[in-house]
Amino acid sequence: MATRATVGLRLKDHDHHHCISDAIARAEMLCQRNGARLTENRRRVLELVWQSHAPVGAYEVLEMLRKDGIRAAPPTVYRALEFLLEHGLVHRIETRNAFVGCPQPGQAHAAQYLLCDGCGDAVEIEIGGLARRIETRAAELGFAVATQTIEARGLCSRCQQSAPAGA
Amino acid sequence: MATRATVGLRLKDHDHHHCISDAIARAEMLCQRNGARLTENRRRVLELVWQSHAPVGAYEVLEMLRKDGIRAAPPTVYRALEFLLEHGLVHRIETRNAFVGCPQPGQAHAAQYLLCDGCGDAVEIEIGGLARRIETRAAELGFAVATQTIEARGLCSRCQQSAPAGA
DNA sequence: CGCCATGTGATATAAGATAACACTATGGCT
DNA sequence: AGCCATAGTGTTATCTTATATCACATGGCG
Repeated sequence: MATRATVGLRLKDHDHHHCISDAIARAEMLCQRNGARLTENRRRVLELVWQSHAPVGAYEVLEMLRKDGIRAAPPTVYRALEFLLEHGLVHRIETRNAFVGCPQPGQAHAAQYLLCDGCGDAVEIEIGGLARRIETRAAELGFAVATQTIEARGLCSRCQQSAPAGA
Repeated sequence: MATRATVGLRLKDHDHHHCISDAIARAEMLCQRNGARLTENRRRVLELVWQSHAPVGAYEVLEMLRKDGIRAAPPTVYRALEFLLEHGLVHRIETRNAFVGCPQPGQAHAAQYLLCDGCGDAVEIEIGGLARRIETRAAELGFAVATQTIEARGLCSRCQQSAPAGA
């Protein structure tokens, strides 16, 4: 199986180390502000999730932890991920059973995701009024929306080029 | 654990047997038309998925099959579900790892789902232009959408009443 | 100190999904 | 009818994803 965690790496396109360090910095600020404890475990897991822009499975995180010489079991990872989810630092990608860093933690937002089936990358977008539209229509049916999951799978522009028609 | 398969049953609200028989009838027509074989296994699995309006897990289907005296293993169920998915007779609910009957098979549609966390029921809706809107925005970013997953979780009107504020 | 809340470690197991291989049913063909 | 190819099924084993449970550690606070 392809190592999903690295497939989406695009170190040539941008300084990805920047993405990681920024994410950690934002997380530290946000936890400080909210009185939440960004422990060593949690920080490490967040870093690992941010290793690429492709969603990472919990067991991939586990492997990476172990490769870093840290003895960990599944609950360790899942607990860290749960914490990160609660604080909006990562999002869960339902169609992949995987997790990806949130570029804008802190701000409440109902995000949508574009998921490339070629390189695996996830791009978080927010289409204006979309979430609102769903809530409104649901309300008309008497349904109160709590959370939305909106994921579009397909091919990013680069992957369309490298895997053209009839591939 | 609550038996998800029965939670959503609303036999008092409507003649659910009608839902089931209609679904089977539509499936038979559609398979006839497409030259697909709705075998005994597949028909039975479709019936079982339609036992309620709540999405049903593959292993729940398996249990139900066994209670009906049919010796089956996971692949049997998954293969049937795969067939039904391919022909649009059921949809997969990603946020629940479960399957639900499609009320309008045959017509290509990018459906959205309202999923009640109270009774478990799933309601398929189609908000006009929503899918289009996502495709368009994705296209602006050079992304070609193949499939969309749109699921809103919350409470249906009935469950809002039975589990009011601060529950 | 004693207590409680929060976080962690470790083991076991639940829940969901698929791989692989052998066998059977079905429909088309000569 | 007999033969073949394809599609469908049965069976076993295994893989992936996710939690339950219990024991231990740490840190704040009366």
